[in-house]
Amino acid sequence: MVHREAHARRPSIHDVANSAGVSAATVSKVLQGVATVKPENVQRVFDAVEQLGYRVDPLASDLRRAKRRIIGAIVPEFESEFFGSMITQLERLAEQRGYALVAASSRESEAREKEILARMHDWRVSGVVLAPVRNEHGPAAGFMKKNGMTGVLIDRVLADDAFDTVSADSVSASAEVARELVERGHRHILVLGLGEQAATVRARLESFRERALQLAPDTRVDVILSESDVEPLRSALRDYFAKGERPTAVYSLFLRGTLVALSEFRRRGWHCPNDISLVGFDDAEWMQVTWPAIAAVVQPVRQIAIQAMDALFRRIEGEGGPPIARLEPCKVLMRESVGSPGSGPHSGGGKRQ
Amino acid sequence: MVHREAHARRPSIHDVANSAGVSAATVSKVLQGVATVKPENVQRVFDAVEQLGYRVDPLASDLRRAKRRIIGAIVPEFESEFFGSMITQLERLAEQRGYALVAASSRESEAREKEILARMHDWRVSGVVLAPVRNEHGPAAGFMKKNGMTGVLIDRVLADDAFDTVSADSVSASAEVARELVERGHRHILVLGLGEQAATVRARLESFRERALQLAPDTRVDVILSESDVEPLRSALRDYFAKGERPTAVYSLFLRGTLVALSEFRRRGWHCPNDISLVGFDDAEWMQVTWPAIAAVVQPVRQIAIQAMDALFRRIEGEGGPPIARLEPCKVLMRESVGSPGSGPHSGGGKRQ
DNA sequence: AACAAGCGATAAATCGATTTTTCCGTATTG
DNA sequence: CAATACGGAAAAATCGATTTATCGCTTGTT
Repeated sequence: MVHREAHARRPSIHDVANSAGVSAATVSKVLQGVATVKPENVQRVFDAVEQLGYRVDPLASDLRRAKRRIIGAIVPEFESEFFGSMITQLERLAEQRGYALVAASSRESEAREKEILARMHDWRVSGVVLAPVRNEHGPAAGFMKKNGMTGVLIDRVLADDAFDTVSADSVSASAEVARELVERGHRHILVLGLGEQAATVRARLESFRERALQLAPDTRVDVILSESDVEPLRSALRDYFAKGERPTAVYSLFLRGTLVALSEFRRRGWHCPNDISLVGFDDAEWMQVTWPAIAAVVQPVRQIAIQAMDALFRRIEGEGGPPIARLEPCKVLMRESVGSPGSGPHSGGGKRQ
Repeated sequence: MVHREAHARRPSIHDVANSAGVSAATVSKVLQGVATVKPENVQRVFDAVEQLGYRVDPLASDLRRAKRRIIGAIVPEFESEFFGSMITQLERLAEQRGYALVAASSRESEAREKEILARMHDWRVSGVVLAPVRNEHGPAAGFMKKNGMTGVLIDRVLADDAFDTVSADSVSASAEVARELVERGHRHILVLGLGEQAATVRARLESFRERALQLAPDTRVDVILSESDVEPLRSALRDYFAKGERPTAVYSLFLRGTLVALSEFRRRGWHCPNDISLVGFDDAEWMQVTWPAIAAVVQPVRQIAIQAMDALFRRIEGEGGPPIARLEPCKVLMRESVGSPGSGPHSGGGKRQ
């Protein structure tokens, strides 16, 4: 009955104060390293803290301070390697600065994105790293603006007039992919994309097309865009192939598009790179162990996270000036899924399943 | 100068009280739906809330209430599909009950796991869903026990004497994989595993071996275990093949092992299923679009999340009784990477790169 | 007419910290 | 020797809510 009390309540700063025979104010000062405390009392406080196993309640502490040492992070989903390691990096960087990272997923919904943002505002987070579902003009960014929140936009963004932005330089990367493909002799290339993220996707696409035509004006670039979902893309691609279209290479502007392309190739019994070449935007661990290994544009996750946190903390610390749009260079890994058209034995079209 | 105030400070409950001409206590009661308030005042409060755009500060609110409406979730990593969708599900379920989910990754470190747990304890979370790095006997679970935290252990656990556990029934699944392989005629099977998670892995392994030998006593089951890292496993596997060992099937007990197996097959120019069959524990989206599609044991992520949250909230609401160890059934998807030994044209051993 | 009961609402206490103000000695200064 | 300065610590205010205690007023009972 007596021992049961052990688990009852965590010691508060007052318990420490009592135990050390000083006031709560003094305890607080000691723990924050304020110099105007007698060494003897400092020792008594530390002893009491040790003996009671006291730890500051960060939420109560933050309640009194104006800002809370919490950073919010919002990503469209947790399932992909890209956002997964993004969150990991952001978490690491926030902790390094003594902040806690609270992550949430918008599950590809702009409505939810705004809800989460409102919740984070309720939490009085110091700042937010937002990877918007669509682009920098969504309702979430508007909410942040309206409520004077400090934040940084990443990934599916180009530039914004209110917030710093950090994203992969997918435009240069796409041009490089174009060069790689054209130089290998490809003159009929299909590009797959998701229209949702309007500006970003369009920029990638235009950059790709421009470079391709610049290097070989007779290049034919077909495009299949799906508005928001992947399934329409799959059926559009199926129709496209069924019509007899036969590009020699496919460039997918997003990861799931790469999966769709691969599965459609399978359906038709085509193999990379002999029957068709494939490059995907966004890398994944499995891409280098399959046969063939899939060529991919690797996004600089770590760099994006570092730059984003850097910019965010600058703003938190009150730095002014116009918003900065940062682009981090990608790496293009040309793996075995890319070859020259007609270099290998075509397997024709048949041999389903 | 006047309008600048707009962004200055969020309205507090006192601002609402002033604006509505009532006391803060009344505002609080109205917002919590207490009946003993005059309808007229209810209306005034709602009007003021609306007009000021007031929202309660959940952290301040939780400070006064005993428990905070926060659930902590700790997973070994964010990068994998498995834990990614686990977090997504847990987030969804916590929000459904009006709780916020705060997720953190232990990055496969038991030390960090304990640190995070301590931090969550500092936050006074109502409960924790812990996916331990190693198993249920780690320091983190000990910490939870010692501090009287309420929590549920998931994934790499069997059963615990203090906490409810929920995990995939990998034992039955492994037995089923054994059956599938033996029935197809495999008599020499290599199993790959990570020793770190001792009990879980051992259980899978034993169950597999037992069923295999029961169905065909002449079956040879080789085992390669690596303690904690993947690279040693890779080199062990390389040595194993270099020695001339030639199993007809490989069963990997964890996802990255499946990747290692695939990449070693590539090195040697072996193709599934003609040269060797492959089954992996843990499914991933890409496995069904590669050629061949990779056979896998699919863990019931959603079910695990649901059961874990269910158990957790039961404990939070004070339900007593001994801890329950729950097992959720897996699905075994035999895809194209599995065939019968010697059924296809062997490509021998050469043809590297 | 006096007192208890009940309703609605407010004032005050509380949660666990930080920050500002006040206060009490001691030391310095003119 | 009186006046001021200062170091160190306690007391009190504060953050933004919830909860308890209290109060004034109406209604009902005897």
